[in-house]
Amino acid sequence: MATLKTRDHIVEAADQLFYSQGYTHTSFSNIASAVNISRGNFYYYFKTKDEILDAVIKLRLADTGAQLAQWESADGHAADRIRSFINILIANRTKIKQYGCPVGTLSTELAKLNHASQDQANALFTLFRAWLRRQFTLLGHKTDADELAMHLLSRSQGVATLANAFNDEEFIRHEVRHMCAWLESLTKKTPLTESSAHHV
Amino acid sequence: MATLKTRDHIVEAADQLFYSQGYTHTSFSNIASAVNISRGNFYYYFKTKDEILDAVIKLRLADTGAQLAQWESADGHAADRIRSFINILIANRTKIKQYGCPVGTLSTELAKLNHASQDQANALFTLFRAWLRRQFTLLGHKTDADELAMHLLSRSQGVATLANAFNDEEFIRHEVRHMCAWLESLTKKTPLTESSAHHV
DNA sequence: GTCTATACCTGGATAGAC
DNA sequence: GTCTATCCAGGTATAGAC
Repeated sequence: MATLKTRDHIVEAADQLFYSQGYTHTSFSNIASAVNISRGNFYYYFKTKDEILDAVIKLRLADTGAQLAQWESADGHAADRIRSFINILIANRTKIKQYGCPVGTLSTELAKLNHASQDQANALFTLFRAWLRRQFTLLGHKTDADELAMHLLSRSQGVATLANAFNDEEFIRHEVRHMCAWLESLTKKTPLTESSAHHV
Repeated sequence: MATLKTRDHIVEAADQLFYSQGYTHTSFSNIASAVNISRGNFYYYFKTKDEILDAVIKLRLADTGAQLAQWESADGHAADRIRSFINILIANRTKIKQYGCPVGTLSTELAKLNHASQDQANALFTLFRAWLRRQFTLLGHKTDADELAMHLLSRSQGVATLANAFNDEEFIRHEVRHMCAWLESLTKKTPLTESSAHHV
């Protein structure tokens, strides 16, 4: 449908602009001109800027959820899935160097604005956290799965922030190797037989 | 001097507001009313908003530099100084939970704005980086001192970001213990394995 | 559904009285 | 050094023609 198409274009353009310029700094004019529609037409789809933000976050939640579900349904060891997570830093290195992590920077910005959609944006973090927690549980870490999930999430956030500040790709690669070695050390402590025993 | 006093008050108020609300979201009116002066008077001291940002960054650079110099001139081993750095997360936990890290969030915001003062803001990171590098060198890590400095800086950035998103103080404390253990493993001359150093 | 026109406000910035 | 008054640009948001 043509209706859905324009709306989707708006959300997609807003998504990119919120990431590259930040939510506050992005104006309706910016989005409108990116989609090649007039500002007036804009309000046919969204009545306020907050509504667009809401739609953008919902889109990101859906996309992220789909990606994680795909990794989870694929064959392979939990450690491989965690490695897929770590490698996001490599796959998205160019944009991360320019704009940081889309999840972290939005969360940080909305926190300072004390924005109503703050919690919804943080649900993106929760999505990753719960997914990682499941993978670590599968690795046999029953009691500390959440701590490990938060630790890895935290590491990747720090890498994104500094890679952005210093525009340093080699730093990303170095830290990714570091994180993979850390993951390796975790799996060595819990051999396959043991983690299989913990498997539900 | 009365002149310096008002100017200093402006910079101080701007410093706090830029931290708690972000640079973009903070208006002249916000700062003026915080200092209890009129907006007009404002321009006697600063001609543009960029000039205020510049002054704020200079203030932060001076304050941070003084703090690091003090730690460096004090008696004690390099490891103790690095622990002082790590413990910033504990000391500032309340504000970090609310607003994140002042260095990281400003750097992130200015990157998205593509602001002219970006590099100057990142000099704050460089200040910490160089200081940490010196401490790690003193610990005997001649070749990888910079990697270790970046690693620790990165870890603390990640902790600040997630502590802010989840408003989680226990997470800060847990990760601080984690970092101290990691530091401890570095100071040992022959750690059991490389990977064990990265795990609690 | 899409446009133009426009109202309204806030923010940055200036002029000039005191 | 501090104020009030004011200008202008840009942003959000609405009304209504097509």
